[in-house]
Amino acid sequence: MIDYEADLNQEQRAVVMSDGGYILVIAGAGSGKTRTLTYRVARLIESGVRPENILLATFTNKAARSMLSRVAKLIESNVETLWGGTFHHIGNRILRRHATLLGYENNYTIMDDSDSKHLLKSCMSDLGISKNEKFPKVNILNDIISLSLNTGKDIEEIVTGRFPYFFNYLTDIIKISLRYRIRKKELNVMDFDDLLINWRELLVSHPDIVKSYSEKFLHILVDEYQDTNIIQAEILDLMASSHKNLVAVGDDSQSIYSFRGANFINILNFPEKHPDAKIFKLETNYRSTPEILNLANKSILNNENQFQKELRAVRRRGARPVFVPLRDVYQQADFVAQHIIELAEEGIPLGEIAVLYRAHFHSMELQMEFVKRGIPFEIRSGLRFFEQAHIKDVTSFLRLLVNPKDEVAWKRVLRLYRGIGDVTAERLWKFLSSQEDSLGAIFSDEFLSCATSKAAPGLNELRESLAAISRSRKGSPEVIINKIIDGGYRKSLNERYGESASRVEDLKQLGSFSSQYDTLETFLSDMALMTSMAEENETDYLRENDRRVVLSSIHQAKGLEWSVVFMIWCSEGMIPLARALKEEGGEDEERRLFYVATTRAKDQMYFCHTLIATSKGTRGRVLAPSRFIRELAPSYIAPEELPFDQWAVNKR
DNA sequence: CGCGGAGACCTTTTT
DNA sequence: GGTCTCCGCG
Repeated sequence: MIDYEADLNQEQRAVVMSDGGYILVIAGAGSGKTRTLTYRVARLIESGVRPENILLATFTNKAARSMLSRVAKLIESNVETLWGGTFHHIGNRILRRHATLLGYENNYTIMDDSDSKHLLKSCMSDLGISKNEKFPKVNILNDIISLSLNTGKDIEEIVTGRFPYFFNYLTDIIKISLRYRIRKKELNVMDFDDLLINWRELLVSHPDIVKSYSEKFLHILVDEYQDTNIIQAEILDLMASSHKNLVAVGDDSQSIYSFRGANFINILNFPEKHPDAKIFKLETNYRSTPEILNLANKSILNNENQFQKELRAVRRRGARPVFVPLRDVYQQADFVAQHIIELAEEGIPLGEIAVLYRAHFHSMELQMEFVKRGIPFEIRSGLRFFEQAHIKDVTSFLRLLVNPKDEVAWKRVLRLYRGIGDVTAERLWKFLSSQEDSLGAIFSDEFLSCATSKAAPGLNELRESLAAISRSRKGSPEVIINKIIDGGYRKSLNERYGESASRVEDLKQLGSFSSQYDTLETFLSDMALMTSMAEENETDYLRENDRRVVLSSIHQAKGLEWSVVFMIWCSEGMIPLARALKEEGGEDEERRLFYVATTRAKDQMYFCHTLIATSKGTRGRVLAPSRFIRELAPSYIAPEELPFDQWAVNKR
């Protein structure tokens, strides 16, 4: 039996013990919202609900896994049948069974962003839209289309609202988006957005399916509700339509994903939309010292449009947050590194220290300094493992095995071979796509005749490689990956990059990682929906406190905590990021980022401000401290440590 | 038509 | 550091 009295406070217990129905939990930072949700899941199971009847949507797959392992510990039984994961992850699990109802085949493959861009490019050339200097680049196109899908607004509204300077190209942009949509179906591929859009589509157009899922998942729980978008909110309402057992947990002050279509209006409107909803607040903060919490509270007060709440600290007084003016990034790197060494000498484990920043490239100098001084660190941002060229090359082979219509994968594979460039790859693909059995068609003479004799040796290599791979199609993903590496890919890596040992090492790791999967399909979908393999391996949440300093973007630090947090580059233009301010509501969202960063710290918080910009465009310019700091401080900040006590709240 | 070299350009945040 | 683009050569 779980001792709810002893383990939870009164606020948390109210949520955990509440009956079903619509429940909204407004939970402040560090208030134990994940813990509360975990206990609620445990209580449901303890009271007789079977794990397979519970659906748990979280922001990352990692969060779901760590919650589930905690639940399992609490109730001392396994909960593997419980469906937990991100919306995309769950959407994929559902769509795999019903894709044919939507004009897809169930073996569809999932494209990541860079694949989408390739496909968009090919749509542009299909339509004969030439690359004009001023025409939006593909990544902008991708953003426009994605935003339109995720907000439910049409392309015109998005372009006028957020990209008015592209208004002249509106008709072309719309044409491309339509073409793109058709092509995705033809190629039997879905991008990230499709996993949500199609999921909703499935539910809207098939009442019997809604009914069966809402009978299966009797309890639905959602974490980080403030970061859901309109589509996700609709999906939840549909899934819960018959029983209304929906628990939404979130903190409107921590909504930081609006660029992805997330809309904290969802959480603000929840009570209106569900008048019978019970609303709970978790306002006790267990994480931070009062000094840190007060600063965060005061900062977020500058935002309008939020739930009224004041987080109360229960911890004793601690060290005051420190403002550290520094000359430039090099002095900043030096300060942070030096200070971390001192903290370590005082006995603070490196795993309890984090450095947070607004954008990945803000950490470059720091990384170099850490390497120089031998400080072990871990980067939680930047290049994603699965998006690296060599990883994508190998997975492209796997993708076309699963879905031979996957044009993006085919072209990527074809171009790996000598003598095959864009033009030949296009011709070969045109031929393959016209054939019933694309995979078999590569062995026909016609296939060879699509290319010049220069490409013949390459095409033969491709044939051998694919023949070998196809033979082991039924084998484990690991076997296939090894076949690909040994079937000439290692050689081609060597030609391209010279010394490629570390890349081969990556691939071997990918192979051994894949061995836990039975089928290629599940392996591929998981890969598309994950950012690194590390998160999969550390199922034991207790292992998270590694002996390494964490460098992370603020976005990725969501939900985590450290004893000491350094926030670097707290200068105007960096946070708030100049570019982000141009968006509507940009300043408020940036302030929420500042709030998220601050509330990650348990004991000590350092705000580093660099006076002189060193980046390409603005080299040498003098930067003011971030407005988020200035609004908490007197008009002038002395160039030395300034304790928070001396700051006055400057209401504008 | 493919490929390599040279140089520009860049980097908001992510499933 | 990585990717994209342009250009001239074979």
